[in-house]
Order: sequence, then C-alpha cells, then structure tokens
Amino acid sequence: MASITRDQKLDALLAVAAQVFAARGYHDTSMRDLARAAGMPLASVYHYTKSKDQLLYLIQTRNFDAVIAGMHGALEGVSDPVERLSRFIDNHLDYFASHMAEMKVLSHEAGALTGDFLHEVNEKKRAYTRVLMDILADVERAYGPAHANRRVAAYSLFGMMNWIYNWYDPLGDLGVELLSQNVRRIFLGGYVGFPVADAALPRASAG
Amino acid sequence: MASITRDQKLDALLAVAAQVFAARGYHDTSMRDLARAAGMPLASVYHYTKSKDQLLYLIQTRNFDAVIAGMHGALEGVSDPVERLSRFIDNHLDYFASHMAEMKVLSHEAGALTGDFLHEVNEKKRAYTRVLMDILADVERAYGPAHANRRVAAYSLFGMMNWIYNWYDPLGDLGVELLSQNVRRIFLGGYVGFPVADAALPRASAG
DNA sequence: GTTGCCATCGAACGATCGTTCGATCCCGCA
DNA sequence: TGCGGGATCGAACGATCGTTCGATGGCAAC
Repeated sequence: MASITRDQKLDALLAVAAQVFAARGYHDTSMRDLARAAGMPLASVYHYTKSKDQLLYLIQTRNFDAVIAGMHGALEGVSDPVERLSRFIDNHLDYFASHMAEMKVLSHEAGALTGDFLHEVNEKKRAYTRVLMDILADVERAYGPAHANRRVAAYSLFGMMNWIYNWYDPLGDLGVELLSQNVRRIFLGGYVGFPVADAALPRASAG
Repeated sequence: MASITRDQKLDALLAVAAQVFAARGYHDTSMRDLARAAGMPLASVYHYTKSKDQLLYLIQTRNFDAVIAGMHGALEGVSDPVERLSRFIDNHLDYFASHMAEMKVLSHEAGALTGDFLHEVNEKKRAYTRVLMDILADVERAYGPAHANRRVAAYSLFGMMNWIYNWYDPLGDLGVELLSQNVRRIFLGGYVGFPVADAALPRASAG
C-alpha cells in the first residue's frame, strides 16, 4: 500500500502548492516555502515530486482536466445552443469558484510553464476554446447573426470568467449561482440579445 | 543638461523593462536580463534606477496615470451615461492596445508590488473602479434597472478588457476600433439591453 | 591645465535558489 | 532476531539572484 500513501501525500502537496502559488506567485515561491507550508523538510518534497516545474504542471493539467470533464458531462444530451452556452458558463464558474487557488494558478501562471508541459496545456486550451467557439457558431445558426464578432465574444467571455480570481470571494455575500447568473445574463444578453437570452434563463434576476 | 539625458535614459530603460517583464514575467526576469536587453552593463542599470521594485512601480503608475488622464479627458463635458460608458471602454482599450507590454505588466504583475508601491497603485485602481461604478449607477438612474448586478458587471467589463493581453494582437486582422466596438456591444447589450445600447452605437456592426 | 563631477562598468558581496547526496530511520517479512 | 527497502531529512552542491563598491573615463568650469 506504499503507493497509495505516496499518491495521497502528493495530492496533499499539490493542494498546498496551489495555495502558495496562488498567494505568492509561482516564481516568487521557493521550494523551501512549499516545504514549510506543507510541514515537511525540503528534501521530503523531492521525495514526492520530481521538480518545481512538475508541481505547476500537475496543478494545471489535473484541474483543467476536471473542468473539461465537467463540461462534457454538462453538455451531454443538450442540443439547444443557448442552453449549451449557459451550461458551459455555469460549469466553468462553478469549478472556478470551488477551486479558486488551483484555477488562479491555471489562469495566472499560464506563462510559467515551459517545453512539453506548456505545449500540452496549451493544446487543451485550444480544444476547450474550440468547444466554446463551436457553441457560438451553433447559436448563430439557430438564432441568426449575433451582435458581436465570434472570436472577440469567446475571449471576452473567458476574460469575464477567468478574471474573477482578482476580485471574487466565494465565501462573501455574492453566491456562486448569482455570480454565474449575472455573467450568463451579461454575455448572453450582449451576444444574442435579450428575448433569446431570457428564454434560456427563466429564473434570472439582476440580483 | 545632464538631468534631461538621465530622464530620457530612464524612459528608454522603462520601455525595455516593460517588454521584458511582459514577455518573461517580473519575477522570472533578472536585472542582468534587463541590462542585456537595454544594451548596457548591469551596474549602469543601477545608475538610472534604485531597484527592480521601482522599475515595476514606475511602469505601473506612469501608464495607469496615462489611462486615468485619458479617461477624464474623454468624459469631460459628456453627460449621457451610456455615452460616458462607451468612452470609458474606448479609452481603456485604445490605451491598452497601443501599450500592450506596459498594460500587461500593469494587469498581470499587480501582485508583484509590495509595501507603499502596492498601496499606491491599489488606491488608483480603487478610484478608477469607482468611476466606472458611478457611471453604471447613472446608467441605471437614466434607463431603469440594469440586467445584471452592478459589481459583477463592473468586474466583468474589466475582465473582458484586461484579458486581451492573453490573445489580442494589435497588428493582426482585428483593428482596435473593431475590438472596442465589439466589447462595447457585448457589454452594453448585456447590461442595459440593445435598444439603448444601439442608440449609443450608431455605427456598430458585428464585424 | 587643473579641479571636480557625473557617467560608466568590471568585479565582487552575501543571500537564496532548485536540486542532490548520503546517512539514518522505521517496519513488514523471513 | 535479522534483513531489506522505502520514507525521512540535515547538509551541502553549484548557479544565480539583487545589489554595491571602487576604479576609470570624459568633460565643463575656472
């Protein structure tokens, strides 16, 4: 059972690393900082991970994989494009809000990866962006020309959603459902217009 | 004339530093990297600046001050709230697109400042955000309740605008006016709804 | 022509970085 | 009871960090 304990310790180390990387930034965090935060000697950190690079990579891929898996589950069997768009947004924000440190590391430390690690994560981002772009294309097919350029719209939505690590507190007054509802309303209302957007958001209010 | 030359050299150094910080990140850039990029010996860098911290601070304040000054100029004498909102967005994106490196450093390296430097820049951000929030409040007063929570809307707009350093190429196919127009349409359409938004955007098209 | 000042810059400072080594420990199994 | 292998961890490695020092150069003022 040694390998189970080992994996669990790595998981715990990754959880600590995500918190510290999110708080201080990847390059400003030393392996000694990590060791102190994890309550183990420096050399022990290297017993569970190969390098600092790899810790960052593991935080990024594992969480991005979870976001992507959640998205595929949320879209499964849903055909209405506006409803698919709604679910894409909800999944992204729900996961972000419940894994703020990890998602801040994914969003903010994108440029800290190098080599194969960077290529692999970038490839996932490309595919994830493609899913959103395809949904936007479907929206336009179903409801006529949108009110904004598709590429600008896609990156604007990612900007709205990924920027939340700069201001949003999941434990504060504004609940995740309300955050998600407002983002959906702003984006859907701006991209497809309100009659259509509201049809997919029957319970929406300005909050 | 020694002080003029000195100031000009500092300006040039700041321009180089903004490029390098934007490309490699603040903490991953060494003063030796800066010296090499600026074509001067390491010790000469310290002849024009006090510290690495101060270089980052100067890049951030000087450019943020320019954004704020441009905004006040753009809003001067304009009373219609939707028109004010349009101009706020245009000013922000115009400056961002024409100073991508500096604005990436301002947006992305916000957490790299410390102490008084951090407090001063954060105070400017607070005031700048306040201007936007006040405009949004005026919009609601003039056109009735908006379609989204004001705070979420404000940070969503900043997210849309500040995220562009991750994808936008000012020299590419998509011109700045078109970028700005699309962002205005998405945000105004989502926040106040289209009849009102379009009234302030007579020349808008989806691009 | 001499004096004084500022720009220049090679060399070095102590600190800290990511990483590794090798000794010691603990514990399940013969 | 003794053996073997992974877990633990203090200490050290060479490299690089931000910063400083002190020597040198050129030029303006007298």
